[in-house]
Amino acid sequence: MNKFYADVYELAALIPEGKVAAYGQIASMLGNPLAARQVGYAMNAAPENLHLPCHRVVNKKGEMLPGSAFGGVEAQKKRLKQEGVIFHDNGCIDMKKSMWRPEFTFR
DNA sequence: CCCCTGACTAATA
DNA sequence: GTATTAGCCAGGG
Repeated sequence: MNKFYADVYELAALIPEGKVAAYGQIASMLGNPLAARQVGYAMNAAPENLHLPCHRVVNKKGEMLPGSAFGGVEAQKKRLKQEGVIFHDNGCIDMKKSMWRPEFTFR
């Protein structure tokens, strides 16, 4: 497993409930603000044995991956909302309040 | 070994 | 405001 994937998985596993992280955000933490694509790709390839909260990792729009979200986008939203994530009326996550910002992380 | 594709983002027109 | 382009890394053909 390459370091990139390892970092992505490790970081993703640290996402607390009620918070969400953007691909670009994670990528920035890894030192590659432009590698958001690979972060998503890593998530896609993420083994389920790691139990990564990939449903808490969303794009900048604040939505889960359309077409790739488990069970459907709305189901995901409902689940996240249940965990404490704030949503806008338009259905997008309130990144301003629900974005994961760990102080112990760099960025 | 080379080329294409892929859960994205930010900048520019 | 939306549409287009470039950049990242890894895996598959």
